[in-house]
Amino acid sequence: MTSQSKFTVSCQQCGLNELCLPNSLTIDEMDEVDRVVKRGKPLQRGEFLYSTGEDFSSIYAVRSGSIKVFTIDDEGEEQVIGFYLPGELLGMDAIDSRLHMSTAKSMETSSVCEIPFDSIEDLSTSIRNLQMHMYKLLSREIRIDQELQMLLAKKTAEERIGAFLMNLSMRYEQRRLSSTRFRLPMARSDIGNYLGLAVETVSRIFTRMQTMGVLRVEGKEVEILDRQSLCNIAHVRDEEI
Amino acid sequence: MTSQSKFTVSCQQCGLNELCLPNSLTIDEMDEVDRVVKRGKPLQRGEFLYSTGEDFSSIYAVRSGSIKVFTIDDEGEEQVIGFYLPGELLGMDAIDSRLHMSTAKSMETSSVCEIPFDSIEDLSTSIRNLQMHMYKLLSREIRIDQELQMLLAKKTAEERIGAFLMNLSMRYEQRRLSSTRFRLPMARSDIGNYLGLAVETVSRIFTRMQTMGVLRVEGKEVEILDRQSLCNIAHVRDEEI
DNA sequence: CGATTTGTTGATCTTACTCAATAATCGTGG
DNA sequence: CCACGATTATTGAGTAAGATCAACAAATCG
Repeated sequence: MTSQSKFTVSCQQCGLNELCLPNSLTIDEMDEVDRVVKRGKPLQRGEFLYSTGEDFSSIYAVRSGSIKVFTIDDEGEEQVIGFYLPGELLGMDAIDSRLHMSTAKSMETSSVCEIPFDSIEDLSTSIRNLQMHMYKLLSREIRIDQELQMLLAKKTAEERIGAFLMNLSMRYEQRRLSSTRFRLPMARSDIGNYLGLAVETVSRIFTRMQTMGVLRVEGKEVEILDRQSLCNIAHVRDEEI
Repeated sequence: MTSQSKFTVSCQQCGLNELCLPNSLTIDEMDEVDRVVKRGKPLQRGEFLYSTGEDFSSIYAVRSGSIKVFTIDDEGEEQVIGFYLPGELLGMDAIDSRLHMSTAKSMETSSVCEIPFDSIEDLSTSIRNLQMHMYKLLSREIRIDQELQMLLAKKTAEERIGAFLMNLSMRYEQRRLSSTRFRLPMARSDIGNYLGLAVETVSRIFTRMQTMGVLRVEGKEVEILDRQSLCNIAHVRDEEI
């Protein structure tokens, strides 16, 4: 097996797209990274990847399925922090405290790779590209969070849902999946929770967008019929992240 | 001058508390970091540290004063992302794209240290503690942003202002300044913008909290009279962060 | 197949926004 | 140092966006 084919295995089967972005690492470097990655057993819907309070030891890459990350507030309510799709990395918020301050729960049958953080630390000392890559990944996470902040601080319910759908669409496109027809792996209540809206509002806006001919919604299946209108509603330029 | 005294200079005069957290770096390592830090000239109120679209080359540590970071949305409106106080680091959100996607503006006469990111990259290859420390700093920034997300998604106006004041109070305390009496360096409109509230709402809630005997507000000066009540309003345990 | 969860729709209510007027503060130049 | 205009903050009245409550429909699951 050549390095090239190993790389292919690494990126495609293990969802390491995120760790193996173009021009970041050489084939041999990726090979080294690949050796420390543990392929985990599949998670069933509702199973936990990690929970609040647990020791942090690894970050995770979603290989298939989807993961919801949330905290529990003082009233015992879930507070959704994010949704993670195949190829995306989670768990990086626990590096600082070495404790998970959030819970990661599988929203469907999912499979996840575990990447021990100690190994990343070791490797990123010797592989300078990996160190730079980790800095970039963490920095990007910060920017993504900041964008959500702005969404929550200033946007109307319609703009939030529009931006949320556009964001999902672009993420699926990056994964070489359809950007116009996809399944929402999360419940309406999770969307509302994440966007700071009541479930009923989410439902109403889906219906309204359907009436306007922008969307077709059928349960968890969504089809974007008029991408341009959706961009306008979301106040997002089509090319953005 | 001994290493010890140099360390003192570095941390106290240059606001490098953040880069020099206890147990992170040895004296000699801090010394090495210290050598790449550029002490910048003071910024006047309203001056810019960096602007949207500029090339990213450094991160910055606030030595004195305070810096507001914001983006400009499609309607040309400011969107405040954060406020940075002495000892805090900013600019880390640009590592990924190598372009500043936000603007940093001084809210008063401030002084700031510049830390070239290339130097950090170089040093963090040789100083493993620094690499770990950078990972922690970036990770912490992610958690701070996530906390704000939750604030914006679920909390009432009163809870937001309460949490904002408690947060400032704790940050001043960490800087060995009074946690009960301090100056708000930002305008009411900036607070509202940051917390997703109208200026008028901020004003009204300050007045209400004053009437309740929780605060004393006099222009930009704030005194927390009843810390426990403020915690209750904010739904924050006193020890957090 | 019935039970439970999840989603939709309608009616009403509340919070915080908008608009408007006034007051206080700041900065500048005489 | 004070007077001026400009910016910033406060307060009030009316409004609107979205929350809540409630009833029902659809999907999911054992």
